[in-house]
Amino acid sequence: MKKRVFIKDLKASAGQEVMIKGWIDVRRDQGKMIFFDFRDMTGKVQGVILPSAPEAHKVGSTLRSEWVVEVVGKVNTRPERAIQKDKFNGDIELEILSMIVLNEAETPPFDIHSDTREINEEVRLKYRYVDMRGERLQKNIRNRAKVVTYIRNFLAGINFTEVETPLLTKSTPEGARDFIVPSRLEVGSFYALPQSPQQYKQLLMAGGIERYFQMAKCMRDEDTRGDRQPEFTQLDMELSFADEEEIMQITEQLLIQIVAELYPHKKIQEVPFPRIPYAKAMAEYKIDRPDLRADKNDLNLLAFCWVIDFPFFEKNEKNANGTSKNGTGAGTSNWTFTHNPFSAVKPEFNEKLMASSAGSEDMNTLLAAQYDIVLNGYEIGGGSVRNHKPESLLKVFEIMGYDKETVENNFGHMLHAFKSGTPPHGGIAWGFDRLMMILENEPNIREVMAFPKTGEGRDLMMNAPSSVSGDQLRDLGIMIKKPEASK
RNA sequence: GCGGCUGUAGCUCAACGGUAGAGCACUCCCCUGUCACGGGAGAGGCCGUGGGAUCAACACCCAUCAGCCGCGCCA
Repeated sequence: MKKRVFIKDLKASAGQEVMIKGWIDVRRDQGKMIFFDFRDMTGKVQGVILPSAPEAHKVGSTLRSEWVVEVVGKVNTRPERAIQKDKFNGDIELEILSMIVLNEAETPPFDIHSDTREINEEVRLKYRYVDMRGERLQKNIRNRAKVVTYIRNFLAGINFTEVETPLLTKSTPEGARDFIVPSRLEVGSFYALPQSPQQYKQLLMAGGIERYFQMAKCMRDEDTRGDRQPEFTQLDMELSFADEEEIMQITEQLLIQIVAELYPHKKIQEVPFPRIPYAKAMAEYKIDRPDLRADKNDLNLLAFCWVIDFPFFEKNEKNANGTSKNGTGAGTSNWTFTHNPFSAVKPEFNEKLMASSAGSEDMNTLLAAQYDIVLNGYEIGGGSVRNHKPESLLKVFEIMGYDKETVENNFGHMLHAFKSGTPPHGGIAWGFDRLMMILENEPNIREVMAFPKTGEGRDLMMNAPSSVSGDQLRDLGIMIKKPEASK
Protein backbone atom coordinates (compact mmCIF):
# COMPACT_ATOMS: atom_id res chain seq x y z
CA MET A 1 0.00 0.00 0.00
CA LYS A 2 1.35 3.39 -0.95
CA LYS A 3 1.69 6.10 1.67
CA ARG A 4 -0.29 9.26 1.14
CA VAL A 5 1.70 12.20 -0.22
CA PHE A 6 0.56 15.75 0.50
CA ILE A 7 -0.21 17.76 -2.60
CA LYS A 8 2.31 20.45 -1.71
CA ASP A 9 5.06 17.82 -1.73
CA LEU A 10 4.23 16.23 -5.09
CA LYS A 11 6.91 18.03 -7.00
CA ALA A 12 9.58 16.16 -5.05
CA SER A 13 8.08 12.92 -6.37
CA ALA A 14 8.32 13.86 -10.05
CA GLY A 15 8.49 10.76 -12.20
CA GLN A 16 7.21 8.50 -9.43
CA GLU A 17 3.94 6.78 -8.70
CA VAL A 18 2.25 8.24 -5.64
CA MET A 19 -1.07 8.26 -3.83
CA ILE A 20 -2.94 11.40 -2.83
CA LYS A 21 -6.15 11.83 -0.88
CA GLY A 22 -8.42 14.82 -1.01
CA TRP A 23 -11.35 16.52 -2.66
CA ILE A 24 -12.35 17.09 -6.26
CA ASP A 25 -11.96 20.84 -6.53
CA VAL A 26 -12.95 21.12 -10.20
CA ARG A 27 -13.66 18.66 -12.99
CA ARG A 28 -13.07 19.47 -16.65
CA ASP A 29 -14.40 16.60 -18.72
CA GLN A 30 -13.23 16.61 -22.33
CA GLY A 31 -14.60 13.22 -23.30
CA LYS A 32 -11.53 11.14 -24.07
CA MET A 33 -9.53 13.03 -21.45
CA ILE A 34 -10.75 14.24 -18.07
CA PHE A 35 -8.94 16.88 -16.05
CA PHE A 36 -9.39 17.41 -12.33
CA ASP A 37 -8.06 19.81 -9.78
CA PHE A 38 -7.50 17.89 -6.56
CA ARG A 39 -7.36 19.67 -3.23
CA ASP A 40 -6.06 18.73 0.18
CA MET A 41 -5.15 20.89 3.17
CA THR A 42 -1.80 21.67 1.60
CA GLY A 43 -2.80 22.81 -1.87
CA LYS A 44 -4.13 21.87 -5.26
CA VAL A 45 -2.82 19.94 -8.23
CA GLN A 46 -4.16 19.06 -11.66
CA GLY A 47 -4.78 15.43 -12.42
CA VAL A 48 -5.47 14.02 -15.85
CA ILE A 49 -6.99 10.77 -17.02
CA LEU A 50 -5.44 9.82 -20.33
CA PRO A 51 -7.15 7.53 -22.88
CA SER A 52 -4.61 4.90 -21.92
CA ALA A 53 -6.36 4.38 -18.56
CA PRO A 54 -9.86 3.12 -19.41
CA GLU A 55 -10.56 1.79 -15.89
CA ALA A 56 -9.72 5.13 -14.31
CA HIS A 57 -11.80 6.85 -16.98
CA LYS A 58 -14.82 4.78 -16.05
CA VAL A 59 -14.58 5.96 -12.41
CA GLY A 60 -13.46 9.45 -13.33
CA SER A 61 -16.44 10.23 -15.50
CA THR A 62 -18.78 9.79 -12.51
CA LEU A 63 -16.90 12.10 -10.13
CA ARG A 64 -18.25 15.51 -9.20
CA SER A 65 -17.17 18.57 -7.23
CA GLU A 66 -16.37 17.96 -3.58
CA TRP A 67 -16.31 14.18 -3.80
CA VAL A 68 -13.60 12.72 -1.62
CA VAL A 69 -11.15 10.50 -3.45
CA GLU A 70 -8.01 8.48 -3.20
CA VAL A 71 -5.93 8.75 -6.34
CA VAL A 72 -2.91 6.78 -7.50
CA GLY A 73 -0.97 8.37 -10.30
CA LYS A 74 2.35 9.29 -11.76
CA VAL A 75 3.75 12.77 -11.13
CA ASN A 76 4.68 14.19 -14.52
CA THR A 77 6.32 17.45 -15.37
CA ARG A 78 4.01 19.21 -17.77
CA PRO A 79 4.81 19.66 -21.43
CA GLU A 80 6.17 23.15 -22.07
CA ARG A 81 2.97 24.51 -23.66
CA ALA A 82 0.80 23.33 -20.75
CA ILE A 83 2.79 24.96 -17.97
CA GLN A 84 0.85 27.47 -15.87
CA LYS A 85 3.51 29.75 -14.47
CA ASP A 86 1.44 31.64 -11.90
CA LYS A 87 -0.33 28.63 -10.49
CA PHE A 88 0.83 26.49 -7.60
CA ASN A 89 1.90 23.11 -9.03
CA GLY A 90 1.36 24.67 -12.46
CA ASP A 91 4.41 22.89 -13.80
CA ILE A 92 3.41 19.36 -12.77
CA GLU A 93 0.36 17.19 -13.07
CA LEU A 94 -0.75 13.83 -11.84
CA GLU A 95 -1.33 11.21 -14.54
CA ILE A 96 -4.17 9.29 -12.95
CA LEU A 97 -3.78 5.50 -12.98
CA SER A 98 -6.60 4.57 -10.60
CA MET A 99 -9.09 6.26 -8.32
CA ILE A 100 -11.27 5.21 -5.41
CA VAL A 101 -14.26 7.19 -4.21
CA LEU A 102 -14.03 7.59 -0.42
CA ASN A 103 -17.24 9.58 -0.23
CA GLU A 104 -19.68 11.22 -2.57
CA ALA A 105 -20.99 14.77 -2.15
CA GLU A 106 -24.22 16.52 -2.96
CA THR A 107 -23.94 19.56 -5.18
CA PRO A 108 -22.47 22.25 -2.91
CA PRO A 109 -25.00 24.87 -1.74
CA PHE A 110 -22.73 27.60 -3.11
CA ASP A 111 -19.51 27.94 -5.02
CA ILE A 112 -16.64 27.76 -2.56
CA HIS A 113 -14.29 29.22 -5.16
CA SER A 114 -16.10 32.55 -5.15
CA ASP A 115 -15.54 35.18 -2.49
CA THR A 116 -18.10 33.74 -0.14
CA ARG A 117 -18.36 37.04 1.71
CA GLU A 118 -20.67 37.97 -1.19
CA ILE A 119 -22.96 35.07 -0.37
CA ASN A 120 -25.99 35.21 1.92
CA GLU A 121 -24.58 34.68 5.36
CA GLU A 122 -27.48 32.54 6.52
CA VAL A 123 -26.50 29.94 3.95
CA ARG A 124 -22.82 30.23 4.72
CA LEU A 125 -23.36 29.78 8.44
CA LYS A 126 -25.71 26.86 7.99
CA TYR A 127 -23.14 25.08 5.84
CA ARG A 128 -20.07 26.41 7.62
CA TYR A 129 -18.20 23.15 7.00
CA VAL A 130 -18.55 23.75 3.28
CA ASP A 131 -17.69 27.45 3.42
CA MET A 132 -14.63 26.52 5.44
CA ARG A 133 -13.18 24.57 2.51
CA GLY A 134 -12.69 27.81 0.60
CA GLU A 135 -9.29 29.38 0.39
CA ARG A 136 -10.01 32.40 2.55
CA LEU A 137 -11.44 30.66 5.61
CA GLN A 138 -8.73 28.00 5.34
CA LYS A 139 -6.15 30.78 5.42
CA ASN A 140 -7.81 32.67 8.28
CA ILE A 141 -8.20 29.63 10.48
CA ARG A 142 -4.66 28.40 9.88
CA ASN A 143 -3.11 31.84 10.32
CA ARG A 144 -5.04 32.27 13.54
CA ALA A 145 -3.46 29.08 14.81
CA LYS A 146 -0.02 30.32 13.78
CA VAL A 147 -0.48 33.52 15.76
CA VAL A 148 -1.66 31.54 18.80
CA THR A 149 1.38 29.29 18.56
CA TYR A 150 3.65 32.30 18.26
CA ILE A 151 2.07 33.89 21.34
CA ARG A 152 2.43 30.68 23.36
CA ASN A 153 6.09 30.37 22.50
CA PHE A 154 6.79 34.03 23.16
CA LEU A 155 5.13 34.05 26.55
CA ALA A 156 6.53 30.68 27.58
CA GLY A 157 9.95 32.12 26.77
CA ILE A 158 9.51 34.87 29.35
CA ASN A 159 8.28 32.63 32.15
CA PHE A 160 4.53 32.78 31.62
CA THR A 161 2.41 29.79 32.66
CA GLU A 162 -0.72 28.90 30.73
CA VAL A 163 -3.57 28.09 33.11
CA GLU A 164 -7.13 27.04 32.27
CA THR A 165 -9.73 28.74 34.43
CA PRO A 166 -13.28 27.41 34.95
CA LEU A 167 -16.14 27.98 32.55
CA LEU A 168 -18.72 27.11 35.18
CA THR A 169 -18.38 29.94 37.60
CA LYS A 170 -20.29 32.53 39.57
CA SER A 171 -22.55 35.27 38.35
CA THR A 172 -21.16 38.55 39.56
CA PRO A 173 -22.60 42.02 39.40
CA GLU A 174 -20.09 43.22 36.88
CA GLY A 175 -20.58 44.88 33.55
CA ALA A 176 -22.15 42.63 30.97
CA ARG A 177 -25.16 40.35 31.28
CA ASP A 178 -24.16 36.80 32.18
CA PHE A 179 -25.04 33.61 30.40
CA ILE A 180 -26.32 31.44 33.22
CA VAL A 181 -26.31 27.66 33.58
CA PRO A 182 -28.78 25.97 35.91
CA SER A 183 -27.40 23.56 38.47
CA ARG A 184 -28.94 20.09 38.70
CA LEU A 185 -27.30 19.10 41.98
CA GLU A 186 -28.48 22.29 43.61
CA VAL A 187 -31.84 23.04 42.04
CA GLY A 188 -32.61 26.72 41.93
CA SER A 189 -28.95 27.76 41.82
CA PHE A 190 -27.05 28.79 38.76
CA TYR A 191 -23.55 28.95 37.43
CA ALA A 192 -22.56 31.75 35.12
CA LEU A 193 -20.24 31.48 32.14
CA PRO A 194 -17.30 33.84 32.51
CA GLN A 195 -17.33 37.27 30.90
CA SER A 196 -13.58 37.12 31.41
CA PRO A 197 -11.31 35.22 33.79
CA GLN A 198 -10.71 38.49 35.63
CA GLN A 199 -11.09 37.30 39.19
CA TYR A 200 -9.48 33.92 38.58
CA LYS A 201 -6.39 35.46 37.08
CA GLN A 202 -6.01 37.82 40.02
CA LEU A 203 -6.44 34.86 42.35
CA LEU A 204 -3.68 33.08 40.39
CA MET A 205 -1.51 36.03 41.36
CA ALA A 206 -2.55 35.51 44.97
CA GLY A 207 -1.60 31.88 44.37
CA GLY A 208 1.96 32.72 43.41
CA ILE A 209 1.78 31.84 39.69
CA GLU A 210 3.21 35.33 39.04
CA ARG A 211 2.95 35.24 35.27
CA TYR A 212 -0.20 33.75 33.79
CA PHE A 213 -1.74 33.68 30.34
CA GLN A 214 -4.59 31.88 28.64
CA MET A 215 -6.37 31.85 25.30
CA ALA A 216 -9.59 32.38 27.19
CA LYS A 217 -13.11 31.87 25.91
CA CYS A 218 -15.33 34.65 27.22
CA MET A 219 -19.11 34.91 27.07
CA ARG A 220 -21.27 38.01 27.31
CA ASP A 221 -25.00 37.99 26.81
CA GLU A 222 -25.17 41.33 25.03
CA ASP A 223 -26.18 42.35 21.53
CA THR A 224 -23.58 41.73 18.86
CA ARG A 225 -21.77 43.87 16.31
CA GLY A 226 -19.46 43.09 13.43
CA ASP A 227 -16.64 43.04 15.97
CA ARG A 228 -18.59 41.47 18.84
CA GLN A 229 -19.83 37.92 19.30
CA PRO A 230 -21.57 36.45 22.34
CA GLU A 231 -18.63 34.07 22.66
CA PHE A 232 -15.12 35.21 21.84
CA THR A 233 -11.48 34.70 22.65
CA GLN A 234 -9.17 36.82 24.73
CA LEU A 235 -5.47 36.51 25.12
CA ASP A 236 -5.61 37.01 28.86
CA MET A 237 -2.49 37.86 30.86
CA GLU A 238 -1.66 38.81 34.41
CA LEU A 239 1.70 39.60 35.99
CA SER A 240 2.75 40.01 39.57
CA PHE A 241 5.14 42.76 40.65
CA ALA A 242 4.60 44.54 37.34
CA ASP A 243 3.73 48.16 36.75
CA GLU A 244 1.91 49.76 33.82
CA GLU A 245 5.13 50.24 31.94
CA GLU A 246 6.20 46.60 32.06
CA ILE A 247 2.82 45.27 30.98
CA MET A 248 2.62 47.73 28.11
CA GLN A 249 6.15 46.89 27.02
CA ILE A 250 5.47 43.16 26.88
CA THR A 251 2.25 43.70 24.95
CA GLU A 252 3.91 46.06 22.52
CA GLN A 253 6.89 43.81 21.97
CA LEU A 254 4.67 40.79 21.31
CA LEU A 255 2.48 42.69 18.84
CA ILE A 256 5.50 44.04 16.99
CA GLN A 257 7.02 40.59 16.70
CA ILE A 258 3.78 38.95 15.55
CA VAL A 259 3.60 41.47 12.73
CA ALA A 260 7.27 41.18 11.86
CA GLU A 261 7.34 37.38 11.89
CA LEU A 262 3.91 36.43 10.57
CA TYR A 263 2.74 39.50 8.62
CA PRO A 264 6.00 40.88 7.23
CA HIS A 265 4.18 42.61 4.36
CA LYS A 266 2.40 44.84 6.89
CA LYS A 267 4.00 47.93 8.33
CA ILE A 268 3.44 49.49 11.72
CA GLN A 269 2.96 53.23 11.38
CA GLU A 270 4.72 54.28 14.55
CA VAL A 271 6.99 52.51 17.05
CA PRO A 272 6.96 52.82 19.98
CA PHE A 273 3.19 53.01 19.93
CA PRO A 274 1.95 56.54 20.64
CA ARG A 275 0.32 57.02 24.03
CA ILE A 276 -2.71 59.26 24.16
CA PRO A 277 -4.38 60.35 27.39
CA TYR A 278 -8.10 59.64 27.38
CA ALA A 279 -8.96 63.34 27.78
CA LYS A 280 -6.85 64.22 24.76
CA ALA A 281 -8.36 61.43 22.66
CA MET A 282 -11.86 62.64 23.44
CA ALA A 283 -10.92 66.27 22.76
CA GLU A 284 -9.07 65.65 19.50
CA TYR A 285 -10.76 62.56 18.06
CA LYS A 286 -14.11 62.52 19.89
CA ILE A 287 -13.56 58.84 20.54
CA ASP A 288 -11.52 56.72 22.93
CA ARG A 289 -10.24 54.49 20.14
CA PRO A 290 -8.87 56.80 17.48
CA ASP A 291 -7.94 55.53 14.03
CA LEU A 292 -4.52 57.10 13.53
CA ARG A 293 -3.77 55.64 10.10
CA ALA A 294 -2.26 58.22 7.77
CA ASP A 295 -3.84 56.42 4.82
CA LYS A 296 -7.03 54.57 5.63
CA ASN A 297 -7.03 52.86 2.24
CA ASP A 298 -3.70 51.20 2.89
CA LEU A 299 -4.63 47.64 3.83
CA ASN A 300 -1.12 46.93 5.08
CA LEU A 301 -0.88 49.83 7.48
CA LEU A 302 -1.18 49.13 11.17
CA ALA A 303 -1.59 52.14 13.44
CA PHE A 304 -1.35 51.00 17.04
CA CYS A 305 -1.74 53.36 19.93
CA TRP A 306 -2.25 53.28 23.65
CA VAL A 307 -5.02 55.21 25.31
CA ILE A 308 -4.08 55.91 28.93
CA ASP A 309 -5.16 57.94 31.95
CA PHE A 310 -8.80 56.91 31.95
CA PRO A 311 -11.05 58.34 34.64
CA PHE A 312 -11.80 55.65 37.19
CA PHE A 313 -15.40 56.65 37.83
CA GLU A 314 -18.13 58.14 35.75
CA LYS A 315 -21.64 59.35 36.43
CA ASN A 316 -24.08 56.47 36.77
CA GLU A 317 -26.80 57.76 34.48
CA LYS A 318 -29.95 56.01 33.39
CA ASN A 319 -30.63 55.72 29.67
CA ALA A 320 -33.85 56.53 27.89
CA ASN A 321 -35.03 52.93 28.27
CA GLY A 322 -34.22 52.84 31.97
CA THR A 323 -31.18 50.60 31.84
CA SER A 324 -28.00 51.85 33.37
CA LYS A 325 -24.44 51.33 32.33
CA ASN A 326 -22.60 48.34 33.77
CA GLY A 327 -25.83 46.40 34.05
CA THR A 328 -26.40 44.97 37.48
CA GLY A 329 -22.90 46.09 38.41
CA ALA A 330 -24.06 49.60 39.05
CA GLY A 331 -24.40 50.32 42.69
CA THR A 332 -26.89 52.69 44.25
CA SER A 333 -24.71 55.79 44.16
CA ASN A 334 -24.17 58.37 41.42
CA TRP A 335 -20.87 56.77 40.45
CA THR A 336 -19.87 53.64 38.60
CA PHE A 337 -16.57 52.36 37.26
CA THR A 338 -15.66 53.11 33.66
CA HIS A 339 -13.93 49.82 32.93
CA ASN A 340 -13.13 47.54 35.79
CA PRO A 341 -13.82 47.76 39.51
CA PHE A 342 -10.58 45.89 40.24
CA SER A 343 -8.31 48.52 38.71
CA ALA A 344 -6.14 50.69 40.89
CA VAL A 345 -6.11 54.44 40.72
CA LYS A 346 -2.82 55.98 39.71
CA PRO A 347 -0.62 56.25 42.82
CA GLU A 348 -0.95 60.05 43.02
CA PHE A 349 -4.75 59.71 43.38
CA ASN A 350 -4.68 57.12 46.12
CA GLU A 351 -4.98 59.59 48.96
CA LYS A 352 -7.97 61.30 47.36
CA LEU A 353 -9.65 57.94 46.73
CA MET A 354 -9.35 56.91 50.34
CA ALA A 355 -10.79 60.25 51.47
CA SER A 356 -13.83 59.96 49.17
CA SER A 357 -17.27 58.48 49.68
CA ALA A 358 -20.42 57.75 47.70
CA GLY A 359 -21.52 61.37 48.04
CA SER A 360 -18.20 62.87 46.96
CA GLU A 361 -18.01 65.25 44.05
CA ASP A 362 -15.39 65.20 41.29
CA MET A 363 -14.97 61.47 41.40
CA ASN A 364 -14.43 61.63 37.65
CA THR A 365 -11.12 63.42 38.23
CA LEU A 366 -9.55 60.27 39.68
CA LEU A 367 -7.43 58.60 37.01
CA ALA A 368 -7.05 54.84 36.76
CA ALA A 369 -3.81 52.94 36.21
CA GLN A 370 -5.39 51.60 33.09
CA TYR A 371 -4.55 51.34 29.40
CA ASP A 372 -6.31 50.32 26.21
CA ILE A 373 -4.47 49.14 23.13
CA VAL A 374 -6.07 50.44 19.93
CA LEU A 375 -5.41 49.33 16.36
CA ASN A 376 -6.82 51.12 13.32
CA GLY A 377 -9.76 52.42 15.29
CA TYR A 378 -10.60 49.17 17.06
CA GLU A 379 -10.04 48.51 20.75
CA ILE A 380 -8.00 45.31 20.62
CA GLY A 381 -7.19 45.11 24.28
CA GLY A 382 -7.25 46.70 27.66
CA GLY A 383 -5.95 46.21 31.12
CA SER A 384 -4.81 47.82 34.28
CA VAL A 385 -2.71 47.59 37.35
CA ARG A 386 -5.03 46.13 39.94
CA ASN A 387 -6.05 47.27 43.31
CA HIS A 388 -4.36 44.71 45.58
CA LYS A 389 -5.12 46.43 48.89
CA PRO A 390 -8.31 45.23 50.54
CA GLU A 391 -9.12 48.66 51.98
CA SER A 392 -8.89 50.33 48.55
CA LEU A 393 -11.15 47.76 46.93
CA LEU A 394 -13.67 48.21 49.74
CA LYS A 395 -13.50 51.97 49.20
CA VAL A 396 -14.21 51.62 45.49
CA PHE A 397 -17.32 49.55 46.18
CA GLU A 398 -18.37 52.01 48.88
CA ILE A 399 -18.16 54.90 46.41
CA MET A 400 -20.33 52.97 43.96
CA GLY A 401 -22.91 52.47 46.67
CA TYR A 402 -22.57 48.75 47.38
CA ASP A 403 -23.56 47.70 50.85
CA LYS A 404 -21.16 45.63 52.92
CA GLU A 405 -23.19 42.46 52.55
CA THR A 406 -23.21 42.63 48.74
CA VAL A 407 -19.48 43.19 48.70
CA GLU A 408 -18.88 40.31 51.10
CA ASN A 409 -21.14 37.94 49.14
CA ASN A 410 -19.70 38.73 45.74
CA PHE A 411 -16.12 39.68 46.45
CA GLY A 412 -15.34 38.26 49.89
CA HIS A 413 -12.92 35.79 48.34
CA MET A 414 -11.07 38.65 46.61
CA LEU A 415 -10.84 40.64 49.81
CA HIS A 416 -9.63 37.63 51.74
CA ALA A 417 -7.06 36.84 49.07
CA PHE A 418 -5.81 40.41 49.27
CA LYS A 419 -5.45 39.97 53.03
CA SER A 420 -3.50 36.75 52.52
CA GLY A 421 -0.36 38.01 50.86
CA THR A 422 -1.29 38.97 47.32
CA PRO A 423 1.52 40.70 45.47
CA PRO A 424 0.90 43.88 43.51
CA HIS A 425 -0.17 42.82 40.04
CA GLY A 426 -1.73 43.90 36.79
CA GLY A 427 -2.55 42.56 33.39
CA ILE A 428 -4.17 42.94 30.05
CA ALA A 429 -6.62 41.08 27.83
CA TRP A 430 -6.52 41.21 24.06
CA GLY A 431 -9.61 40.91 21.93
CA PHE A 432 -7.93 38.22 19.92
CA ASP A 433 -10.65 37.87 17.27
CA ARG A 434 -10.50 41.58 16.52
CA LEU A 435 -6.74 41.50 16.16
CA MET A 436 -7.03 38.60 13.72
CA MET A 437 -9.81 40.37 11.83
CA ILE A 438 -7.55 43.35 11.22
CA LEU A 439 -4.44 41.31 10.42
CA GLU A 440 -6.45 39.30 7.88
CA ASN A 441 -8.17 42.39 6.40
CA GLU A 442 -11.59 41.01 7.19
CA PRO A 443 -14.69 43.17 7.66
CA ASN A 444 -15.93 41.30 10.76
CA ILE A 445 -14.74 38.79 13.34
CA ARG A 446 -16.97 36.01 12.02
CA GLU A 447 -14.48 35.57 9.19
CA VAL A 448 -11.70 34.64 11.60
CA MET A 449 -13.79 32.31 13.79
CA ALA A 450 -14.44 28.73 12.79
CA PHE A 451 -18.05 28.61 13.99
CA PRO A 452 -19.47 32.08 14.60
CA LYS A 453 -23.02 32.96 15.59
CA THR A 454 -25.48 35.34 13.98
CA GLY A 455 -26.27 38.80 15.26
CA GLU A 456 -29.13 37.28 17.23
CA GLY A 457 -26.76 34.81 18.87
CA ARG A 458 -27.93 31.79 16.93
CA ASP A 459 -25.82 28.93 15.66
CA LEU A 460 -27.56 28.22 12.36
CA MET A 461 -25.61 25.04 11.77
CA MET A 462 -26.34 23.38 15.14
CA ASN A 463 -29.68 25.15 15.45
CA ALA A 464 -28.88 26.54 18.89
CA PRO A 465 -30.29 27.75 21.14
CA SER A 466 -33.12 25.24 21.17
CA SER A 467 -35.64 23.82 23.58
CA VAL A 468 -34.70 20.92 25.86
CA SER A 469 -36.70 17.90 26.93
CA GLY A 470 -39.24 17.88 29.74
CA ASP A 471 -36.99 15.48 31.64
CA GLN A 472 -34.09 17.86 31.44
CA LEU A 473 -36.22 20.70 32.72
CA ARG A 474 -37.64 18.56 35.54
CA ASP A 475 -34.12 17.63 36.66
CA LEU A 476 -33.32 21.30 36.91
CA GLY A 477 -36.57 22.33 38.54
CA ILE A 478 -37.28 24.67 35.69
CA MET A 479 -40.71 25.50 34.32
CA ILE A 480 -40.97 27.51 31.13
CA LYS A 481 -43.46 30.33 31.29
CA LYS A 482 -44.59 31.04 27.76
CA PRO A 483 -44.38 34.72 26.92
CA GLU A 484 -47.75 36.51 26.72
CA ALA A 485 -49.16 36.58 23.23
CA SER A 486 -48.36 40.03 21.89
CA LYS A 487 -51.34 42.02 20.80
C1' G B 1 -35.03 47.90 23.46
C1' C B 2 -34.47 51.20 18.83
C1' G B 3 -33.27 52.60 13.66
C1' G B 4 -31.65 51.46 8.53
C1' C B 5 -31.00 47.90 4.52
C1' U B 6 -32.19 43.05 2.56
C1' G B 7 -35.34 38.44 1.54
C1' U B 8 -37.53 35.98 -6.20
C1' A B 9 -34.36 28.90 -9.06
C1' G B 10 -28.94 25.52 -5.30
C1' C B 11 -25.85 30.48 -5.63
C1' U B 12 -25.57 35.69 -7.55
C1' C B 13 -29.14 38.85 -9.38
C1' A B 14 -33.15 41.06 -12.89
C1' A B 15 -38.21 42.18 -14.12
C1' C B 16 -43.35 43.77 -13.92
C1' G B 17 -50.31 45.96 -10.69
C1' G B 18 -52.29 41.10 -15.44
C1' U B 19 -49.33 33.66 -12.81
C1' A B 20 -41.47 35.01 -13.52
C1' G B 21 -36.16 35.63 -16.55
C1' A B 22 -30.49 35.69 -16.93
C1' G B 23 -25.44 34.05 -15.52
C1' C B 24 -23.16 30.24 -12.79
C1' A B 25 -24.25 25.46 -10.59
C1' C B 26 -27.16 20.84 -11.73
C1' U B 27 -28.81 16.46 -15.50
C1' C B 28 -27.89 14.36 -20.43
C1' C B 29 -25.14 14.42 -25.27
C1' C B 30 -20.53 15.96 -28.07
C1' C B 31 -15.28 17.23 -27.50
C1' U B 32 -7.33 14.36 -26.97
C1' G B 33 -4.27 19.49 -23.55
C1' U B 34 -8.09 21.87 -20.56
C1' C B 35 -7.05 24.80 -16.19
C1' A B 36 -13.41 30.12 -14.71
C1' C B 37 -12.36 24.51 -20.72
C1' G B 38 -15.69 24.76 -24.96
C1' G B 39 -20.44 23.42 -27.95
C1' G B 40 -25.61 21.63 -27.64
C1' A B 41 -30.15 20.10 -25.15
C1' G B 42 -32.91 19.89 -20.51
C1' A B 43 -34.77 20.13 -15.63
C1' G B 44 -35.55 23.41 -11.79
C1' G B 45 -39.96 28.75 -8.55
C1' C B 46 -46.16 28.68 -2.69
C1' C B 47 -41.42 35.46 -5.40
C1' G B 48 -39.52 34.46 3.54
C1' U B 49 -44.49 33.82 6.34
C1' G B 50 -49.50 35.68 7.62
C1' G B 51 -53.22 39.27 6.82
C1' G B 52 -55.32 43.53 4.03
C1' A B 53 -56.81 47.24 0.02
C1' U B 54 -57.54 45.84 -5.49
C1' C B 55 -61.43 42.72 -10.77
C1' A B 56 -56.20 41.24 -10.36
C1' A B 57 -50.12 41.33 -5.98
C1' C B 58 -43.91 38.74 -6.33
C1' A B 59 -44.87 44.08 -6.74
C1' C B 60 -48.93 48.44 -2.84
C1' C B 61 -50.27 48.62 2.80
C1' C B 62 -49.93 46.22 7.79
C1' A B 63 -47.93 42.52 10.85
C1' U B 64 -44.40 38.78 11.59
C1' C B 65 -39.84 35.85 10.90
C1' A B 66 -34.82 35.69 9.36
C1' G B 67 -29.94 37.89 7.81
C1' C B 68 -26.65 42.14 7.69
C1' C B 69 -25.18 47.19 9.45
C1' G B 70 -25.47 50.69 13.35
C1' C B 71 -27.41 53.04 18.24
C1' G B 72 -28.42 51.74 23.29
C1' C B 73 -25.73 48.05 25.91
C1' C B 74 -20.83 45.69 25.76
C1' A B 75 -16.19 45.56 33.87
